[in-house]
Amino acid sequence: MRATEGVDKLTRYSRVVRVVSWNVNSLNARLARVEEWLSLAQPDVLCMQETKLANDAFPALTFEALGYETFHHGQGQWNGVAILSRVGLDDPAVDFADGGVPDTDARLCWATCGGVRIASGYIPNGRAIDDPHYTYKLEWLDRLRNHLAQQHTPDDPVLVVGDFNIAPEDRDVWDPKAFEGSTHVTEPEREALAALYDWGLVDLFRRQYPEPDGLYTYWDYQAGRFHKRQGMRIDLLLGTESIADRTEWVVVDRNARKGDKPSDHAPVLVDLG
DNA sequence: ATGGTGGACCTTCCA
Repeated sequence: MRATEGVDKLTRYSRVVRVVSWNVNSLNARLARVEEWLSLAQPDVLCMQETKLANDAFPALTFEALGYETFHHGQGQWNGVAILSRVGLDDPAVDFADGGVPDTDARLCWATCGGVRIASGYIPNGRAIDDPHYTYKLEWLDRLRNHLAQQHTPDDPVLVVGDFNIAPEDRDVWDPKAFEGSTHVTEPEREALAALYDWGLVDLFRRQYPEPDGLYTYWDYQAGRFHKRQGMRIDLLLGTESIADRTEWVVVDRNARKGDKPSDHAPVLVDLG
């Protein structure tokens, strides 16, 4: 091996890797703010959800100019997920490798960055408990678990991040009473999340902050919920145990929810040592 | 009592 390859490996794998998940709610509407935030936070990997772009409209050149390789899985008007990386981007894939049919929506993409298998996911909203979309949501989460079980072992360095549209516990919503009878807090949704935990994923935010509540990642645009601190923690970073062991810092950047034309979600960040 | 906001897009859907 040439000496420079060793240096390259140190650069790629031994330094702290900063990974971020951010539902940008339209990359067209948010591009300037995303660029600004990239220069501020300097993440190594940025996973985005709800780009709402077709693949041929994805601004890859803009991100390449900032030093990132990109992989985008989009469909146009709705959904759309992406992974940006400056620590390598290998083996890109979309949807589930579970032997089933392709997903109807562009909601999941994968890449290996800095030695970590990373997923950017936009889990279906569910809309209402009696809506077919709610069934789709539960089936989608079941497929995610099956994908993990078939493609990986819990000993692998795997990091599944994104907008899960599930609040893991009642303390992860501003007022549990306001969500009675609604999606995001139901037992079947939480059981689907628990199935991911049972396989071997850890909620990195909750591992870092076992006690605090009232720390959210999403605030509805309506009714001034952000300013009233009425939000939900639904954007999650789920890592296998080896990833959890490497976790040095987890934070939600509430500042990114302020100012002109913010997304309704804040970026969630993890530093891996 | 059922709005309020924001993004996509064309009149209504989605969150």
